[in-house]
Amino acid sequence: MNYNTTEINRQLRKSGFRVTPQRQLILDAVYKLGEHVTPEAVYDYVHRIAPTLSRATVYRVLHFLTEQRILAMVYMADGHLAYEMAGAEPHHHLVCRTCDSLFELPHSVLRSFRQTMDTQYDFEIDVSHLSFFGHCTDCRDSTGA
Amino acid sequence: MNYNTTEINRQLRKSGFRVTPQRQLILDAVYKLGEHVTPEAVYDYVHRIAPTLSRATVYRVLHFLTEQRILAMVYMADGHLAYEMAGAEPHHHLVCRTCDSLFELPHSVLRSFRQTMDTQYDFEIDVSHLSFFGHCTDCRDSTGA
DNA sequence: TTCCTTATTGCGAAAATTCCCAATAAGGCG
DNA sequence: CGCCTTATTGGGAATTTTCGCAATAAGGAA
Repeated sequence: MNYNTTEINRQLRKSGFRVTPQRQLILDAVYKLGEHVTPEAVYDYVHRIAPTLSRATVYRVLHFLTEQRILAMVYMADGHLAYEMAGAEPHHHLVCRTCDSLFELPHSVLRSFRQTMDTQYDFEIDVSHLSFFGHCTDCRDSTGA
Repeated sequence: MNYNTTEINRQLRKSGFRVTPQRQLILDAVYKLGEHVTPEAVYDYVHRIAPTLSRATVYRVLHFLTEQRILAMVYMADGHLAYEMAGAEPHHHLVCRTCDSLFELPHSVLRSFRQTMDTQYDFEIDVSHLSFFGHCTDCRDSTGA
């Protein structure tokens, strides 16, 4: 997966937003760092290149890029938030509340569900990434033990 | 909706956990405060009754009771977490990333999806509460404008 | 290229959440 | 009822995330 800087920039400007070096650098950091990128990891990355870039900006820009559907938010097992490029092949998580395991869920499983939301509720579910919490094979029975 | 203190206590002890006044008070607070109860609201409530009960305990207990499936976690539109009794009639949220609106989603919509996860992945999705992020009717088209 | 408007940033303070660890107190057992 | 083990708590410090506002700088227009 790669990303089209020019197109993204054009899109942002068209919506009245500005393309700043900070935004570009932060987006680049998420891209380079791969999946499940934490704000702190982004900060470390960009801080090396732009020492004055503040933590507040990292948080703000990650949130902003998520709103613009350029990034996707990922709820991690430890309850923290992470981010990744939204354009990547969608994959979802089953997170076990008991053992904190993370299972990947193929996107195909979500298709029909999303379709229903779309047609019946006119709500476009953001399927860049979803996390479902629950209990995995090993833990689902051991609760009442 | 009411809750069965005796049964909950029995269940906890059976699993080797302890029933403390703090846990009971916090559970009671969530029950009394209703839906979408924030940690801070819980703290305010319990602090009046038990001034030494610490914030750390509030957070720990809320997390703990969620693990025990006595409470359910709710992702609010502003990104914060809230809690509510897990035994209540399940309802879910569609949260618009653009305008932060919250739409209620009847539980019935989730039935077949949950079934699929259960049979095909042997994963028991916690359906006490789910939040889906995306874009509502009013906002879904206005993105590229 | 310069000017103007106003979206963004930086910084420091505030708020929210988690951590650490010694002190406390459930509750099982005799 | 009292003892013991160890799950929990309290409190403060550490960490994470958000906020407020003055200073900065995109980028459209002249």
